[in-house]
Amino acid sequence: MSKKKPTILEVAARAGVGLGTVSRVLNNHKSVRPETRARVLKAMEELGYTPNPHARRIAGGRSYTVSVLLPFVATEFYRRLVEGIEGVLLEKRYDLALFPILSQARLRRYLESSTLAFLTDGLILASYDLSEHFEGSRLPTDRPVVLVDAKNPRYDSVYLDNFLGGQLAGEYLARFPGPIFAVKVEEEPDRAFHHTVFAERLAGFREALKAAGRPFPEEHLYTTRLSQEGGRLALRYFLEKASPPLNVFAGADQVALGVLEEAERLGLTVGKEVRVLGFDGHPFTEEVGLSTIAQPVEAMGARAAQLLLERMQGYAGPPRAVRFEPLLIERASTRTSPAVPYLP
Amino acid sequence: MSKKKPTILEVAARAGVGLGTVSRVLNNHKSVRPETRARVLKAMEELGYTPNPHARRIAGGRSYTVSVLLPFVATEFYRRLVEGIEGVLLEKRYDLALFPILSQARLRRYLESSTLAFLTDGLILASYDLSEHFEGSRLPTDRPVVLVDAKNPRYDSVYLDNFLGGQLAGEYLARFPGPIFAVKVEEEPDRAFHHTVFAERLAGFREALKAAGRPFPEEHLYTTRLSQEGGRLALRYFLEKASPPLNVFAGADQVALGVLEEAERLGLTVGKEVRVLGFDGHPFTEEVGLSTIAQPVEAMGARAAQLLLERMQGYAGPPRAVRFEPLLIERASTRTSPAVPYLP
DNA sequence: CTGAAAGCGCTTACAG
DNA sequence: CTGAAAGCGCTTACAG
Repeated sequence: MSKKKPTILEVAARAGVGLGTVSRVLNNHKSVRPETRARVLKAMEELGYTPNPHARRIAGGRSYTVSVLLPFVATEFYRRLVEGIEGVLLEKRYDLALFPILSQARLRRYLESSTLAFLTDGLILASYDLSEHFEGSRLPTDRPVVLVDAKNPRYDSVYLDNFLGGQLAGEYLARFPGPIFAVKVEEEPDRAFHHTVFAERLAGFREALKAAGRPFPEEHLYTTRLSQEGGRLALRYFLEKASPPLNVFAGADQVALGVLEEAERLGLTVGKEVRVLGFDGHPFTEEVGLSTIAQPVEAMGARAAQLLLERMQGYAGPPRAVRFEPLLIERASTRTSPAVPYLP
Repeated sequence: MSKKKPTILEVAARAGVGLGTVSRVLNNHKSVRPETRARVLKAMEELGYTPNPHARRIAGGRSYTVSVLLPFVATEFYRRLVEGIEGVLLEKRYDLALFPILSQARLRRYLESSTLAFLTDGLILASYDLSEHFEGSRLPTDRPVVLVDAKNPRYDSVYLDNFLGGQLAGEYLARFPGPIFAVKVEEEPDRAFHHTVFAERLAGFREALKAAGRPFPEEHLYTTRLSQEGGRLALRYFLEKASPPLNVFAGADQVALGVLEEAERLGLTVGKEVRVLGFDGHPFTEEVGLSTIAQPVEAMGARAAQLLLERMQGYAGPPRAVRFEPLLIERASTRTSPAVPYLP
């Protein structure tokens, strides 16, 4: 029940200028004398003024809000991605609205209705190529759209070369003695939204092993959902197939963490009896000494946001595809190093 | 790039009425002749008109949008909850905007800024009692707030009696021969947002076993994150402690499903050698024949939405607390029944 | 560089 | 029951 929010009018009064001028500093018009601008900013500060996005939208056609549609899965990956996106957006004074995609039906409704929450200035789609669900493979919106962690010839896309990531993993593990195993992360049950990153990683991995002349029988592959517990089950399964030393490539850091955890629990020396290589390069991998194929998630998010800003500013060229490359980071989990205890 | 959205003016023109009348049918004013109303509705239909929520917000102070803040975890529970909320909101022509809570910092920013996405007419908070993060234990908003799956004396709340649910589970399992085990679901790593439902379920369970004179040693409890794989690990752990028949109470259906899965895999007869009781009553439990303590999630969501609507319509009484009771549903997983194979 | 005015798409008294 | 008008908080030519 705080007092009514101040408007541009009160700011103008306090700064001793017209309301047009306040609007101009709000919109970074260069035709405002630095002195005036400072006075206005001060007034805004003192009044605790924030612009009303509804009014901005109504008056100027822009609401300074961007929508991010993302899978409804709480992973470190999306946390990082959103962080990257938000970083560049905030700089340009844009807000973002997150849209977890609970179901296809919901998405449809979002896009086809003119829900307030959806009347934003631009869209970023993460991981899912949603366009396939709409006729003409185009989203029913006239706002700019950018995909991240996905590819589509009709829209700007920012993606990681997951195949290459798998290859790096394969080449690396092929150098160690002992059999090689892999954990694949299952696609989500809702087949309507699929992404292929995990399949691509595995394909690259297979190719590299083949090129290195290392065998990779089908029973060396374990599939599970994205969970730490899945990694634990995987290692148990592998230990039924072969005895240490074992080399394990986990398609995601979270799963790799489970492998690590179970190895410790079973009293196996990580980095020697069980070598583990993850994928993603999440911050926690450093703490636990997990080797990983790192992807610059934040940078990818930031790039996506930049592409979108350009579009919102009028750029109308053909769709751009920005490819990022993963990077192998070697840590204790693939290195024998007696003095590196794993602490969960 | 579809042609510009039609406005209220075009609708008025086509219907041959003033724009005030169009607005009136939009807002369900009773002072519109049925005949006129029909004409206007027809015109809207033909034009594909949808009102601009920004303009409504600006002009009338209401945007007909409600925000739902929910944990960023993709579970059946939240899918059902949102469905329940949405059901009653749509009926009243309200839209909803979902806000997955990625982090506490984000929440703060949401609430304290006047992000477009947050300028809605009311708030529903799911599971987390976020108020504790703000001074005065009140959210920094002057809009009505309702909690669901959580309790707070300062706001309307809708919650399940989880303790009772645990008791029902304990009383029920106490009737069977064989040792009793339980899987507890771990709280989330981010301690800033905690909820206590799983602890409450376990407390009720313990109490019931005690009352029934059934032992429940500490080693009969297994804690895991909310994942199917966690249930599988749990059953393996239990089988190290005792041999069948075993009775297992899983604090969540998803985990119970993992127990079921692992039992099948190990060739144990579900319902006889391993009895499993879940919690939540999710739709899939019926398909797999899983006994469960059902909670009326959709109904809880609907109730929360109703409470909020009442507040938005001006109701200003003291906070209300609506308590729901769970219900035991008995199925094959706790019933010996040779002809009920479990198919994953 | 800056004011005053028109306009964005609606709602809501105010008259009739 | 229904028009015509004022107003919501902003942006943006248009003048100066």
